[in-house]
Amino acid sequence: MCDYFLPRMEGDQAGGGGGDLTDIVRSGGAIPGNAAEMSSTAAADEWQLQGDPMLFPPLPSSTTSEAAACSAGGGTGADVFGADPFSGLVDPFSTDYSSGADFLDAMPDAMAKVGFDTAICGGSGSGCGGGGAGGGGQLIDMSRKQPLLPRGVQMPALGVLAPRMVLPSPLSSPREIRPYPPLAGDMVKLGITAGQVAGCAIDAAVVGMQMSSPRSAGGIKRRKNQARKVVCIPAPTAAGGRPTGEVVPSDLWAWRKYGQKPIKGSPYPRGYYRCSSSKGCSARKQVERSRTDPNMLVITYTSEHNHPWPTQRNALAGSTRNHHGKNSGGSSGSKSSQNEKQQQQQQPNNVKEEPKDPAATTTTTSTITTTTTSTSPAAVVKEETLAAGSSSEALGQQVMDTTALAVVDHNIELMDQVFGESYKPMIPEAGHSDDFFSDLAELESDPMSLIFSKEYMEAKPSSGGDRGHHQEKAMSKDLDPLFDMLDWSTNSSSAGSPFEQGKRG
DNA sequence: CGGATTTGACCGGCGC
DNA sequence: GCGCCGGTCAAATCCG
Repeated sequence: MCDYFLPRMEGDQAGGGGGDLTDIVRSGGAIPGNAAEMSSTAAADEWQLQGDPMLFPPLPSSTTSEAAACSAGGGTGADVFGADPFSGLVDPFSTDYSSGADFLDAMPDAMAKVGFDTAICGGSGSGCGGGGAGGGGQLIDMSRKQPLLPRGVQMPALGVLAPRMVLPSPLSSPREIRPYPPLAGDMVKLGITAGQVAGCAIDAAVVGMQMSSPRSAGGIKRRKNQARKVVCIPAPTAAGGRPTGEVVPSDLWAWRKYGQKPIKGSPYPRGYYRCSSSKGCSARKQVERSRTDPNMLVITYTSEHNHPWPTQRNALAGSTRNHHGKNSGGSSGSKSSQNEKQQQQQQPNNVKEEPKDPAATTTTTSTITTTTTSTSPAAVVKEETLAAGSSSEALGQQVMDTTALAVVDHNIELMDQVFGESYKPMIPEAGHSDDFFSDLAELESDPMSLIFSKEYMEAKPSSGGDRGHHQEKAMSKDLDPLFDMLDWSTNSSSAGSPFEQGKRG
């Protein structure tokens, strides 16, 4: 679930946002908070925008009937989140945050328009917990208003959320809800302190502070006030599964690892990545496992991309390696890591690192080939993608690993518990395939169309009469493609993501 | 061959 | 001034 996303801008790029704190983003908790929390949160009625206008400018109005989208984000999305906490999360730095508009524009619906800021959710169980609960400062009082969402949809994600969250104004529309809604917010403004926010936040803050050392070499110079964002996400890999904590969720950008260093005080090394989508791009990110919560990954984005969002094809650039099944271990220099790699191989259940499946990213949005018969949304997604994949001849690449599936299932169970009834995954209706495929084609031709799925969704009104149907269709149609495109477990085009390392190993 | 990963070395900031 | 530490570079190597 979209737990929380608390980005914050620093200095320069932050523009007005300013401040020296690190943005902290927390997304996707794989595990929804407890039922109690959820219910309390769910009580809310509607979202209220109280965020920083700079950072969260009003979004284009949207229809409110598009519960489907919402459900996708909250319902299926939630499940999917569990499987892939980061699939919908895009590089927070993808654009210049100084401009809220730009920010939103650049952010795929999956993360941008949704709940920015929202906040604070209890992610994967441990670390995220009650973020705002104790927060001294406050921006938004969630208790006052909460989104009116379809049951079983968004609220679960918010369940663990702190009582306060910031949302972009027009987000009131459920349709705006997407998987992995980024919860943008200024930690400071939110009054969230490291102690108040779970481990991830703490780590994030630490990370942010550690960024103070600039280096002129390579033309990359960082300043204390340089904009950077910290994203905390549940680590796809089981705790302890991979000490190196390299399981990094993918985003739309292609990242190339250029270094890794052990961090003092943390048993987990930090990986350094730079954007490989475009030469000259100064965007970088650091990935490390939360020292306080090994289940969480702390991803720090530094600098911004100086180029447009990579298309699927572009994203593929530089990511030619296939992590499937091969021990590609990197260079000979990876002697010491050889064991790790082997371990990974020996642990099929381990979530693979960000997949960079070329085929998946270039030719089609679908790479999920797992033949799961599960009824989980994830499974549904898979099936759809499969169908799509076969239609595009791109099936084949492996993908959702058992761990992810397990997580999904787990989430479903949680949903059931929360809602007291069996959570029903959205299943595409017969005859939906046509539209779906056409959508896929659309996606392929213009990935952005999906990213900014608002129009996309509107253009594809559900034929279903009842709300439920509507939701289902919307989910299957709108979400799946998105997932295909973003889901690390399937085909994240963002090649280059560190996740791959695990695979290789 | 182009691009990615690994890893030791180097550089620069910061604290003592 | 020195050492620690984080961040980056670049050679070696691997992969498709």
